[in-house]
Amino acid sequence: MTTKDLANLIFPNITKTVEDIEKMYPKREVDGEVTRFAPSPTGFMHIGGCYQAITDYLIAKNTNGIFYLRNEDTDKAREKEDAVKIIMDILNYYNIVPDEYEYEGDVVGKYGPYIQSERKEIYHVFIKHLIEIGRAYPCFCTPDELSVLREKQEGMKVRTGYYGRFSKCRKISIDDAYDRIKNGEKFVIRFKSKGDFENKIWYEDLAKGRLHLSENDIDDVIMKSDNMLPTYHFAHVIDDHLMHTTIVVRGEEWLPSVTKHLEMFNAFGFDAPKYIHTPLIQKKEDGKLRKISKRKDPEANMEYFKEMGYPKDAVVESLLTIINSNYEEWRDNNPDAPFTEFKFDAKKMSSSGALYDLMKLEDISKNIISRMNKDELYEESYTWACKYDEKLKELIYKDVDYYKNIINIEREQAKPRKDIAKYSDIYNLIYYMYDELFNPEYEWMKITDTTEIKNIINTYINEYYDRDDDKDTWFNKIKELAENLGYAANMKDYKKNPDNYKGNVADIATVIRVSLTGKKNTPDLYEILKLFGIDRIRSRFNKI
RNA sequence: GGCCCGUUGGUGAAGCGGUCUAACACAUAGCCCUCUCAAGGCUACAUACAAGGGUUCAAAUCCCUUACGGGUCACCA
Repeated sequence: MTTKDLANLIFPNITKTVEDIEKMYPKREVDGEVTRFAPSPTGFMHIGGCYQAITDYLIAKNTNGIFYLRNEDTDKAREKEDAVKIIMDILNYYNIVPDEYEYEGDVVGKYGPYIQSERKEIYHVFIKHLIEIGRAYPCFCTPDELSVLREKQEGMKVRTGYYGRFSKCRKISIDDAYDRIKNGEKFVIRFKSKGDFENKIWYEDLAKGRLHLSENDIDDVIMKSDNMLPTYHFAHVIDDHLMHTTIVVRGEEWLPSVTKHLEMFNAFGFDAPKYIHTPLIQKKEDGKLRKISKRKDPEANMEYFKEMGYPKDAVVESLLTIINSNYEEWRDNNPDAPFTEFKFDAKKMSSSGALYDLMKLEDISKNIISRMNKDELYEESYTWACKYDEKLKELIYKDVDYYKNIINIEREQAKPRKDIAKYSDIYNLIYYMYDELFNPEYEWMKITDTTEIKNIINTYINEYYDRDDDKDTWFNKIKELAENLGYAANMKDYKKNPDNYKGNVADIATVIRVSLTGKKNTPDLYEILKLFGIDRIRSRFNKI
């Protein structure tokens, strides 16, 4: 019996060779970097995944390369129904659109299939080859045996794992292995490592720099027993080689396994891609840092930002600020450029865990929303409300123009108002503008005397109000009104001699403001008066 | 526990041997502006380079030790 016989026994229907497959995946005709986002379909778009996808996308766009999406569905137990749709939706929503992908039957790109479970035959060709050349072998150890091994190793205080003298099935003769498989015994295929743990190798990570790592000596499982699908380690090596990925962006949790991957690339004579191991996104709780958790932290799920109504650009920008520390500076200097023009630098990636700051998001978001014009804000907020906020949706729907006028207060100007951080803020910011929701507890300030209040608003409406006044005229009239009623027309005079006046122009403005809105703090009064018009002003004054 | 990575102010961070009495941004506080708020401008945040040893004329920057934090040790990715 030879290794070839064994390989044929395990893969009787595989007739293609490694060379055959290689021909199907010729060198790409692009000069730029080829990156990929390769999530496992767990039904969840993690913020860390989005961080990586943005990085991949940026690198590809920067260099005129390719960014593709690959579905890593080799773990059938964990797979969720709509997982691919969830990922695609988020990617599309945030405009991180892959150049190549496979979705709902459509295959875009020549390097597919882009779904690992559809690539089974390809993996088998490579595994078969590995068995033939003696770099892979069947292992019959059961999970129980493996855990006994682990306990034994722990007891001996040696490294755990299937390596060296502990890799029992490595010593089984070809003939025995052949017979056991023939008898229907369950097995996995393991990679036969030639590494020596005592040997250190230098590995250069694009983000983390030079790292001194021990060679791999573990005989990792490369093909599982039940469905004959590859494990991540093997699929990564084959796919990223065949699809010609030049830069692999993945989480830091993969760092300890790079030596495995490097050895496998080497076993095939493939060039390994470059790697960027991204820091984990962390969260602070009770003063302690920990990995952001999808169970405890709603913001770990990209859906959260949609639900809260943060503009998509704000979310991407906020992630960009932790992807590259100099991003904010670039953005300040290039306020209107698309983010793809920002030149990504792997060395500027944080080497320790990045803490995602919701306050920062709010700030970025306020700026972005403040720069929208009223039509854009209307579109965005209405679309959002239709999905997430019935009350707001109704308000908008009832009178679109009125809504646009409200959100246009202090908008579309050089220094626009910045009070909306997310669409879910809007309702509470504007509800009192609607008569049916206007049920105020008047927040009177200095002037609380009803007679005086009535006097002020009556004098104002009867003697001063004119809808056509421009802002200066309007304010001058308020000053006049103040003066006539015994209040200081300007603050400086008042501050000099407060005793000479009943109060000042601010008190008068406050009375009008509170009468109209119930609130002591509102956007610009002049704008509100204009928005309301004489009828609404009268009816609100009459309410007092 | 073994191996690997990291540690600059409340937060994200710049810095890569001298220009560091340590940038910038967010947060917080105060002042200014002002009809209120949101902004905007200015200022502050008291001893921010984890600790201790080296190397060097010179260290946040290089080396070692310790402490702390993180990652990883699956037929999960």
